Amino acid sequence: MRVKEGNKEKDILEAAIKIFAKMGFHQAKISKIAETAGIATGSVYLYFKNKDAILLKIFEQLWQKIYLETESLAKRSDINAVEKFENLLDIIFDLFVQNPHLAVVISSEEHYLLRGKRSNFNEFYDKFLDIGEEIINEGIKNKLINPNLDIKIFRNFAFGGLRHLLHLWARNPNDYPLINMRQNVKFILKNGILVK
Amino acid sequence: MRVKEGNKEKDILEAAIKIFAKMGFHQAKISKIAETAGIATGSVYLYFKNKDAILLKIFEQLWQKIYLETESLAKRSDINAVEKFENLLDIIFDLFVQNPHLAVVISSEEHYLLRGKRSNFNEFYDKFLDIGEEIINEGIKNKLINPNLDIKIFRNFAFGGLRHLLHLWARNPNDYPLINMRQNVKFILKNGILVK
DNA sequence: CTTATTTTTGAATTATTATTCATTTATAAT
DNA sequence: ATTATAAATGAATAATAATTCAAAAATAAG
Repeated sequence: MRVKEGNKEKDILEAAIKIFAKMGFHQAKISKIAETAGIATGSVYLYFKNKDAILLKIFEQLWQKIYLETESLAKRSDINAVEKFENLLDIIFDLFVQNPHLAVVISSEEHYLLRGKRSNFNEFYDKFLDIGEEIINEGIKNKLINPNLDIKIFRNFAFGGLRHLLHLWARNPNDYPLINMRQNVKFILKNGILVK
Repeated sequence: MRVKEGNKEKDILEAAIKIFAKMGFHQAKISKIAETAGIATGSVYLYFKNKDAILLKIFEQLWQKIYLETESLAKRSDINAVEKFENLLDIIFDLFVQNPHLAVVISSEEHYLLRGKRSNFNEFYDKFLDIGEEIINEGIKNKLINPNLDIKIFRNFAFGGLRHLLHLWARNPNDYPLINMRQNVKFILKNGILVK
């Protein structure tokens, strides 16, 4: 009997990230993704139920990766909560930097996945947010971070801002040097913009 | 001859904001927008060239409004740059608060409008960003704001974060009280999260 | 080598909806 | 009233692209 060769699911996901980033999810054609992945159009449906499932899988994989990294970060006892928070930002920066197309897809298509749903779209995303919250709480307990902060608001504000920056960078890398972005985001979130 | 009665363009735009917010731009049907606006499907095309043009107009109107308000804000001499910056945040909050559907549309569909374009999608958006920059620069000149800030990065970070929060609020008003959002965003941007 | 089984193909099908346009309706002018 | 003109209608058209599926290709087992 015939046997599967190569990793077509991976090929499809990589092709999809590229095409979704270039065209946007709704303009992206399955036939184009298949072509990019080097397989026939119909073969896509051997690996994914439909177009939505491809997008969902892209998000799932990314958030799983981010979650696993932040999980071990949160457990460390050699650095304090503020350093953990900075590391957390770096994890996100690094993952997107490795794949600018992914940065575009994640920041452009999240709204589509969330639409009509009350909850979030995958468990790892939620778990990641929880760990962020945990780190902030640790900082508050240790008197490093301001206790009056609404953590839910803070984490969403920070994440929204970060995502927007990464999207701009992915579209126009020269206009928004990453090094500056990292520095500025950390500085703003830690110290604010006012002169002391 | 027959004469136009009412303001159908306005009716269409209001209906479109509602339907785009509920369904997302790509899932929204022109026939549904027409129905909501109380006119026939074909009549939409007497007022707009196509579906994209409706979305573009929604953005244009909002940014024009925001731009006009911030423009007069920037000129004021009775308040300092930091107070102007806080007012600027309030302007954005207020406009979206008046129309939660609009908050969803703006934050969900901007990526679609920007896709494939190097420049932004309308002049008022650019002008608004320039005014924000101007206010920050005024604050730096007057030694109120940290001069090491990359203004372009700051303004995009702040705006991205704000937009994400407003989107969350528009989808689930009870989970994210606006009062807290206003306070927290201003505090974080001004002072950061570290205990001094 | 032949067969059985699984994978892969890509053209055909199907569904969806944006847009058009021939027709109808309303009103201003005469 | 009648007419001329512009506004409005909504069913028909046309285009697009996701998904299906009958046929073909590949390989493991015997």
